[in-house]
Amino acid sequence: MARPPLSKERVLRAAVALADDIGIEALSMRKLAQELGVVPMALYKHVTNKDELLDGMVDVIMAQIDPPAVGTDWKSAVRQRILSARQALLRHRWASQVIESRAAPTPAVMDYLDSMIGLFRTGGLSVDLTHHVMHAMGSRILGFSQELFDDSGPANPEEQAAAMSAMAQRYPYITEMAIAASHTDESVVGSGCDDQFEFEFALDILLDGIARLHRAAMAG
Amino acid sequence: MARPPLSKERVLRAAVALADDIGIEALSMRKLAQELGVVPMALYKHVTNKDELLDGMVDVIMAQIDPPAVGTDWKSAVRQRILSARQALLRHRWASQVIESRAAPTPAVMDYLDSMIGLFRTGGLSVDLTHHVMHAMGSRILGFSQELFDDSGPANPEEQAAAMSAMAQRYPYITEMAIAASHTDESVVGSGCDDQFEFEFALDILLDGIARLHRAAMAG
DNA sequence: TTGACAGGTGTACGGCGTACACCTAACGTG
DNA sequence: CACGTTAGGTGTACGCCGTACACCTGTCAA
Repeated sequence: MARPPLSKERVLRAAVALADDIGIEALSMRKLAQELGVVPMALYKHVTNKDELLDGMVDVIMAQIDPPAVGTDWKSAVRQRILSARQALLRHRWASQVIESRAAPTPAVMDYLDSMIGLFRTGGLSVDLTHHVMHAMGSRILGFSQELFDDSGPANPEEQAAAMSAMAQRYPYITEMAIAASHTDESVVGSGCDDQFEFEFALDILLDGIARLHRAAMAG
Repeated sequence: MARPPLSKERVLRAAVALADDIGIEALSMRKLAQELGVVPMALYKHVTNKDELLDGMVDVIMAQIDPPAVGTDWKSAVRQRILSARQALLRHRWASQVIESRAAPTPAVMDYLDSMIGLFRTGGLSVDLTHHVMHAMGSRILGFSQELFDDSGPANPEEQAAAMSAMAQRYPYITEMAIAASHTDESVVGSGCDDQFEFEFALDILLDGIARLHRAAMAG
């Protein structure tokens, strides 16, 4: 059962899989080495240090983002691309955190941003408006989506009810919203909130606002 | 020169200051103890572990956010509050990262979110719309603002020019935007981009879109 | 006086990233 | 074929980290 030789490729892919499994904060060079059936220092022949490993992992995720669609209006193209990025980041929950904690964006991230800007520019938006828009999109550009509630309720019913009423006392508005969301949602399980819908809702507010500004600029 | 006795308060404040100084990733229990003139284990009489320390640090920052204004329309109240949160997070750049990396939001964060939801609800927005809006605001609720370019150019002019043209080759749109921004800006130094303006621009796109949806809901 | 307790100390353990010296097998070149 | 180079895996070791645990000491209520 000879182990195939390591390579930067193999190391990065294993690191991504391991981070998916045990979480990014538990990922260590030593565990990764063990996973690959190798001594820790062997990894350093393929990545210069852990930071470069993290950068490489980000690049693996960025490569999963679909290229921009051609032959459509800028708005749909942007929309598609951002939703594709969102999918990639949702597959690897640690990714946004790593991207944002990195000192400098990796070239792959820069490529993504550049092509995103390109979609606005070739769509006819001015440089200035595009600039504002990139800021407006903020982390949404990278498909970020946070989950506020873990909704992990392994407690018994009484405890849960008690927790619920304590919650309602302390955070009335959060509770009201959570209840409304869970009633609205047809499914019984889950957070009672369609994340995909929420994400697109927010995205569309931004895109609509941007389109409005663009039209106003053209008319003026 | 007797050292005043420790307290959770003092520990947390020192931790915040130290994180501001040396960065959150370099903050360790040992360095914090040293800063306080105490042995590392002494800290554990005041915080149960490092995670609780981080939570406490977040609470210190949350306490710096102004309470919501009273007697104004919901939109200005939300605007003010978010801008105040932004100021707090800008004073401590590590804060967003810590907040987002924490498994569960601290009570102080929950309080903030609850009161933010309250602003929308008492302003007359429906529970459903408010729910969508909170998602739409996303990380902007917490005043998040990222800086893409460090703009740290300690290299000599030739190198800088070379780097610039390499950059323009590889990331044409980013470069175009960066140049436009630096020409627009009246000041010579800095990133050539008024972060505060960009933040408010984005915030207003969202708030305007939300107000439009709200008016439509009332009219319908 | 005493006993509890709050708060600071010292030692120790296991895990981390990684520097450095080493080994070994494959290979291009004479 | 012999041989130096080199790519890639190994072993040891260092200094840092969080923190468990036993201990000490000063204060104060009973």
